[in-house]
Amino acid sequence: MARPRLTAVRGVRDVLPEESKRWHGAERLAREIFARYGYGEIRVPVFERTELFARGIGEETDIVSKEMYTFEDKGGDSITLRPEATASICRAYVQNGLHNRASVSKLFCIGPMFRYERPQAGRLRQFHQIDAEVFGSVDPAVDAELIVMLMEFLDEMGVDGLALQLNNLGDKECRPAYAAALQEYLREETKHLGAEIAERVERNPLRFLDSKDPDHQEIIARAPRIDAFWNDACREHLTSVCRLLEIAGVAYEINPRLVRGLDYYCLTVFEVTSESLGAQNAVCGGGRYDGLVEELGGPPTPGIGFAVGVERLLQLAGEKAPAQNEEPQVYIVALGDAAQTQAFALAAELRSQGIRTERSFGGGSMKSQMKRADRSGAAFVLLLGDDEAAKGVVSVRHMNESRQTEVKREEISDYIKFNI
RNA sequence: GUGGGUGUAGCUCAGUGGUUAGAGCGCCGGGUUGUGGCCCCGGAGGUCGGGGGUUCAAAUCCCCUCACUCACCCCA
Repeated sequence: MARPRLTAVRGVRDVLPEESKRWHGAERLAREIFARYGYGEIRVPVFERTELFARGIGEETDIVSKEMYTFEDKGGDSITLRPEATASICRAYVQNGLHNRASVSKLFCIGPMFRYERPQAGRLRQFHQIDAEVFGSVDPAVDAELIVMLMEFLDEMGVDGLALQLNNLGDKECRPAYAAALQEYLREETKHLGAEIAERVERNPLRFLDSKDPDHQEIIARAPRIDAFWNDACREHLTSVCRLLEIAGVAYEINPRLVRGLDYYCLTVFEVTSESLGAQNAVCGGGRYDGLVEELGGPPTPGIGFAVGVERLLQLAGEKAPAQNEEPQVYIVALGDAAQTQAFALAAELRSQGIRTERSFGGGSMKSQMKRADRSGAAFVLLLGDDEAAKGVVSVRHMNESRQTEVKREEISDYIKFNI
């Protein structure tokens, strides 16, 4: 096949109307459910100063060190296309003084993210996330409520076969001790694995626990576990979250080896995975980031959030995804020149009444127009021809019932509205 | 960045050295008065990803290149 000269760049894709219906369905469901939990939508820019992500996500993370779309703008500032939403939302939270408006702020955000990675199943360079964040409380009930909301959303999306994994990464006190113990262990155990692994162990030892290499699994299995390092506060926090999830009837699994790729996480972290996604099996990841707002120049403010990958979510939901119905409700078939003008006016009238209306353009035989009408998905076909014009009526065909009736021209809008 | 796989019609794919490259689906038209889905008939649509080489002859064999894809890595 001869390729067009101009194609979309690697790792991005077009969403066509047929698929868009599902995006709308997912977004609408998210807005509806999140509103029930008291969340308001925040829309933040898709680009920020590079420094925001460097400080927020962590210089040592792969995202910041090699996956960002960074460029210099005409004013000489270093700008980056957002690789995730949390840093931007924190920035907006501080900049707009949201901490002064309420003790707890619940925000969500939907939009594209950008990471320069090699594309594969479930991984694009521009992808979309549905993101929710809560600022201002360390109460484990906030963690639990957030997770309950997430699982309710995923459930109503029609996705099943999901596993919720939960862990506690420790706080300022116990996490460093764990990281040091793990690093020491890994330095010894991975000596023979080469420079690349050694560098990873130095940069971010927790990340090694995520490795899929079969040769690493035994080392990981024998590695020190975070649960042995938890202080009382961390242990109690996790226990409380678990108890509340049980009350809500949310199934979960504690995974003491669950880590996150972004530096800012602490305490509660979680991930929702599916077997049927391929290697990129996480449909949602999230956790607590109690130091982040302060790190970005705001007052000390605890926070917790999650991000759902929209492409992965829709892939999982498949046919069961709640699609927004955007098909025409009425299709107008017009025969003859005079009828074309009438069709134009009739379409305008129906649309002004809020009825989704499509018509056949460019004429064509009755048969071909009917075919197009059928394919449009409209439940009603309105026929305009010489016979109808002479009688001052419109023939209304009920496509699903294969029956047809004549309705007075001036009553047609009401007739359709009544029968829809 | 590192590996593996695949590139033939709009889509899914057959065709492994020999006339004008095929199928199914889709698209357009037709099956006599103005009626969709099913069926039947016809039609349009392809520089076989691109370049080079071997050969009398290449979609088919070899080399290069590009794209897509899967996996590592990373993560939503």
